[in-house]
Amino acid sequence: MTSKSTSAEVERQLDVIRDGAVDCYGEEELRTTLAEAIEASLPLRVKLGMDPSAPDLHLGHTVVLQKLRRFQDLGHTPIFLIGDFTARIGDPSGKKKTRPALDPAEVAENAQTYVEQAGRVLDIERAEIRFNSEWMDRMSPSDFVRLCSHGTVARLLERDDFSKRYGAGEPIAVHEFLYPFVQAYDSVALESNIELGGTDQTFNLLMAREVQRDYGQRPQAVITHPLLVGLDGSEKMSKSLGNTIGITDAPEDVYGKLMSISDALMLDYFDVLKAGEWGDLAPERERLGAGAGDPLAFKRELARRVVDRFNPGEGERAAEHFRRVITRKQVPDDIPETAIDVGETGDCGLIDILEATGLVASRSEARRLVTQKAVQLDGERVADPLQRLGPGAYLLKIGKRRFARIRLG
RNA sequence: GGAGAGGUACCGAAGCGGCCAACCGGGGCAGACUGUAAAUCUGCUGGCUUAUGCCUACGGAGGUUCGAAUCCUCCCCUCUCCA
Repeated sequence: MTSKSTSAEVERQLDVIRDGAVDCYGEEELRTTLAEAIEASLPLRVKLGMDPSAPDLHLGHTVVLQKLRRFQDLGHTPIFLIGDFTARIGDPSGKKKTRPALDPAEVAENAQTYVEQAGRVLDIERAEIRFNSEWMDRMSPSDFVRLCSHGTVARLLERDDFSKRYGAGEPIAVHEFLYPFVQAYDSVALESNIELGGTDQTFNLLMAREVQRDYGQRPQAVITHPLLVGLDGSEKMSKSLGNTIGITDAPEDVYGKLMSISDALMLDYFDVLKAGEWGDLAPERERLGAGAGDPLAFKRELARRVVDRFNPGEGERAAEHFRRVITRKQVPDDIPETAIDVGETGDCGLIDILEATGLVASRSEARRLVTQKAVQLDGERVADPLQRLGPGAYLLKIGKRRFARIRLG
């Protein structure tokens, strides 16, 4: 490749790399690295690390995963790093309190599902899957202490999350201080050229640059991405806050959850999730931003596309399900049936039935729901928790979206 | 090592011998409204064979008392100041 076409290619790739990013640190070096890689036809090593601290990946994780995918499509090597070692430490980033350390069995289980779920975004066959226990479990205490000499306590305390906690008199365990060093060393071990992460990871990601330099490597470029706000519209999307859309959530649930977000949040989701796609919706997004346009139609389209992205071909079905069950309040067709034996009394109490469906957490909750008129039996609201039902087939509806068919016999 | 403050339900936070299954706020669930929007309003929010009943619960273990989240003892954990 001539140097002219090389530099054109560098710029083309940089456009993709910067798209949707908040910051790109080390961009000038990256230009050089990219040019060299293109000239030599060698892929860059692009690292994305995730700690398997919860069993499911959610929409927030897909922002950076999607970016990693784009690197893959540019011909670079995506490295999906599973922080099984770091999960046992607990990343303090953005945390108001110490994360519990997970036990190894849990971590291993989560790691397994991470790979499967990441496969919905990445071409996992052509990705490098690594675990940081590979090198961390083998690191000797003296090497580890040496690693930690590359940073200072003052630097660590500058971090927003640490300084806040420290200032507020909240505990910071020493092992939390160690976390950034481990994550930084991962980059050394992987010889990464670029690392992706959320903006909350900025400190850790930049720390890797310094440590790589100390270990004689060219520092990785760091590309940070916006955090996806959770369904509540205020906190970041996080499993522990219960405001997530999981990658493996049922298509109907994904669609429904997206339909219930506020209009403002919808625009934010579009911007953060579009990932270089969905350009055809840009004009309408502009109109909505200016207070015009049709928010409902846009939200339907957004919901459909998000479903399709992780469940190819399911978007329209989820949309239809939503129209039927929620908009028209009709009965879905795939309702689980519960068969109950009435026994000697020849009938069955309503609470027992609710309990048998597994749709309520406890009998007390079932009673509360009935009392609050949340339960419908064959389309009629019932209000008496002591009601009993004789043999027959019934349709039970709790709230807006919990259904069960009952067969009493 | 010394001195002080503190550990309450999913989270934050009151209570400081009986009226405490525990005020209040957030979250969650349900109802009204609606675009299942959002916002707003209302109710509920430990479990149990629904019972003015029982069981479990206020860091842990004991104790005092007719009766403890509330008092005492020991232990564990956190924060602050001093060394």
